[in-house]
Parts: sequence; C-alpha cells; structure tokens
Amino acid sequence: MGKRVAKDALFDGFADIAKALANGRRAELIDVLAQGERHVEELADEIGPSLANTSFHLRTLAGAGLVVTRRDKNRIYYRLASDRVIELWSALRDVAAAHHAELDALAAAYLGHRDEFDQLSRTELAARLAAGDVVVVDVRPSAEYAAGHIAGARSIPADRLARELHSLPADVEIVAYCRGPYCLLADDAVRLLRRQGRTARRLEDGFPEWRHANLPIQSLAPQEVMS
Amino acid sequence: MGKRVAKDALFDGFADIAKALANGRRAELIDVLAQGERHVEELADEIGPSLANTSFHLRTLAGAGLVVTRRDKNRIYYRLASDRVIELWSALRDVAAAHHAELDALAAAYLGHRDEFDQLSRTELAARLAAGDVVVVDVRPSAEYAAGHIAGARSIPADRLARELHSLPADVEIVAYCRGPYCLLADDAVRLLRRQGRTARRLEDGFPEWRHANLPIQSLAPQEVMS
DNA sequence: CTCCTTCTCAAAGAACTTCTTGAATGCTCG
DNA sequence: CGAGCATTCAAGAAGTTCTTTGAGAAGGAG
Repeated sequence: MGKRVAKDALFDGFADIAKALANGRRAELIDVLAQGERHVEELADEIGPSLANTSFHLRTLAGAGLVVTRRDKNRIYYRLASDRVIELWSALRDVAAAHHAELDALAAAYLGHRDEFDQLSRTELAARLAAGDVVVVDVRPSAEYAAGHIAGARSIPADRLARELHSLPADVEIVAYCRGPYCLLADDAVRLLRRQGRTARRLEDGFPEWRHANLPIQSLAPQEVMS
Repeated sequence: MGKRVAKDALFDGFADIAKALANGRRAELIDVLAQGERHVEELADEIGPSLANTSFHLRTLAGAGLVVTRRDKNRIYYRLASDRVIELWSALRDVAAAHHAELDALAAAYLGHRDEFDQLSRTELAARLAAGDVVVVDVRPSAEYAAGHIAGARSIPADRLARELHSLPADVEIVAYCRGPYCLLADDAVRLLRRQGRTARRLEDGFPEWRHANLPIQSLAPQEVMS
C-alpha cells in the first residue's frame, strides 16, 4: 500500500528539520542568528570550528530551509528564514530544560550558579520601563544592538562595561540583558555592577524573546551604526 | 578555555532533543502519542516496523526525556512527557510546512488534494459549537475518543462511518476531525459524507491542537469505554 | 513452579554524519 | 583582465545510528 510509503516520506520530511538542529554546532548557529544576520567568518569565530566546517553546517541548515542567505559585495550573510524558526528553537530549549535529565548539570557548568529569583521577567521589565525607574543596558556586541534592541536600552558591550560604568546613574536599578537565557554576558555584567556597589539584575531571557513577545523595540539605521 | 567546552556541551544537550526527533519513525510515534498513551505493540502496528525496532525508537525518545512509561500488568504504556512536547512537535511541523522546500509535495502525495478554504479553524468551530448549529464527529479509533475528545463531539470511527451515517441528522452541517493536520481520517470522512449528499467539512487540525488551545474537552471514565 | 506474553537488549552489518584538508568557484575592485 | 578575498565543494577517515535477528528479563496466570 502506497499510503504507508507516502506517510513515511512525509514524516521523514518533518524529521529532516529536526536533523538540521540535531548537532550542537548548528544549534549554536541558530542561537547566534536569532540576534540578526551574520557572515560566515563571524559565525565561525563565534562558534569555534573551522571556516569550512562552519560553512558546511550552514549549508545543512540552508538545505532544511531554516536559514537563508544574501550576498553583499563578496560576503555572504546568513539569517533565519523566519520568526517561526525562533519559536521552534525556543520550544526545543524549553523541552530540553524541562525533560532532559542532564541539562541542568550542563547549564550549571556553563552558566555557573544563577539565582532565578534575582531575574526580571519580560513583563516586569516592560512595566518598569514604562514607569521609567530602571536603566536598561544591552551588553551584546554593538552590531547586535544596532540590528535591534529593547526600546530605550543603552548599548554598553560587555568588554566596555568596566570603563563606561561611571556614566550610569548611581541611584537607579540597572537591568542588563543579552542574547537569551543561555547567554553569559548579562550575568557577568550584573556581577561586575554589583561589585561596584550598584543595584543590578538581569532579564530572564534575551532580545529575541522580547521581540517575539511583541514588546517595544528599536533599531539603528545603517548610518548610525557605531564601529 | 573551559567555557568553550561547557558551552559546546550545553548546546550538544539541546541537540540531543532534536536528535530524538530526527527520524521519521520517531516523529510518527510522537504524532500518535499526542493522542494519548499506547502500549508498544499498538505503536508498532501503527507505525510499521518490527516490534524490536519500535521498542528501540521508544527507548531513544525516553532517553531524551520526551516520553515516559507506565506499567500495567505486563504491558508497558508510553506517553508524552508533557504538553510542551506537543508544542515542540507542532512548532517543528509549522517550520517544516513553511520552509522545507519539498514538504508540500510530500504532503500532497500523502494527503491528496485538499482545499484549504474548505476547512474550519478551531475558533470557527468553537463558535459554531456554542451556537449549536453543527454536528461534530470524531472519526479516530474509539480508544482515542475515550482518552479525550472535543466537548460535544460524537464518536464514529472511520471504519464504521458508512454504517452509522444514517444516524446523523440530514439538515445540519457535519464537521469531522481526527488526529491533526496531517491525518487522513477526517478527509476520508468528509468525502464519504459528501458523496451521500451531506454538507461536511473538516477541522483544520486535530484534537491535540484543540486541547492545547484550552478549548472545551471531555473524556470518558474507564467503565464507559466502548470496545 | 513453569509456561506465556510482552518488552528490551546485544551483536553485526549497512547506511549515514562529522570533520579535516586542500583545491575550486564566484565576486569585486583596481 | 587578473589578483585577491570569501566561501564552497570533494574526498576520505573516524565515529554514530539504524535495522534485523535471536536471546533474555520481568511479570502474570494456571
């Protein structure tokens, strides 16, 4: 019966999408690309392996339709095919956090101890931003800030925070955010700020989740991008 | 630097969840288990391969934490670990439908031609059910109906529909539903009903999506289950 | 206790995936 | 047009996953 064959082929098609995500390096690529587009060399630097291998993983993702490319001069920029890919990626992370037996240990090894009660949720932050009683700091690299950030946030990339800290008001709570719940930049920023006697917390997730929740965002026009 | 190693390990952990779904037979298992729990032999019959192979795939899913088991007498029942797994599965299907180049062709080969304008959305059906001007028929096997169904739906398994058709009122629109958007049972039912001169349409997705949208459901107590 | 049912596990071969290296392609700019 | 850059492709070695077969374990019934 051909129905069985057609059904198997259809479900193999669904499995192809899962296969594209079924490698740690490709998962990292999706996580980085959720911040905005990047060219191959930047991605290779970000995730570790050789350029050729990164290109191979990107082709795999493109083959499954999860990412698309654009050429500008002789660079090729990759970006996620749509916001649905972000939804899939966060559903995957949620299931992993809820059900994968070893994930807690892996997350703790990477993130260090993190006090969950000491984080702001998106809705809390949106309310405090509206009330105007917090300073929000985006600690991602400035290209990511330029590509899109929480409306009203200030860009201080993690490696410049120690130097620019003095320009932050002393009497207001500071909220740092970065790429997402499994990104360390905001944790490091909060630790640094507290060591300097500031009141600081991190947003529980990151910019892609904020944007996906339709909360207010801004981005810089190309000419405003700082180097 | 150990951070790189820890980060790779964490993302390998996320990728493990994707690996669990990265096989067509396991995807089918998830799709069937979204209807309710099943024992190994039923699952093997449903998806095709040998019992030992089905057991192997189920162990793989269990190893990733996507399914859990329960023993009753000497049968072992598998079910999804939580509703989050259904969310992940539908996010995966959505991305596949939106971005996988060949999926349309695969779906058409399995489902045949299906007119999308001729389907009811969940919200439409909920409204019409509230207004009371439709008859809703659950065409899944009766065990699945018993495990949970749309509130007010009547169970007529696909293989009994031709015989029981006369008991449906002639002057009301009939809405059939089954396991989900990639299930054929409701399409076949609509075709049969129309051939008999009835007005019939299918729900665009199925019971798991209805339940996940928190729309009204019912289930039968064990003693009410029909054989 | 012994037999039966149901499910899992182990071994082995085939089929895929991954990663490396080095060569090839395709674009741009002078 | 030719040099130079960014990216991809190809081939091969190493590792992993899938499927089948048959044996093994766990629990229930007689």
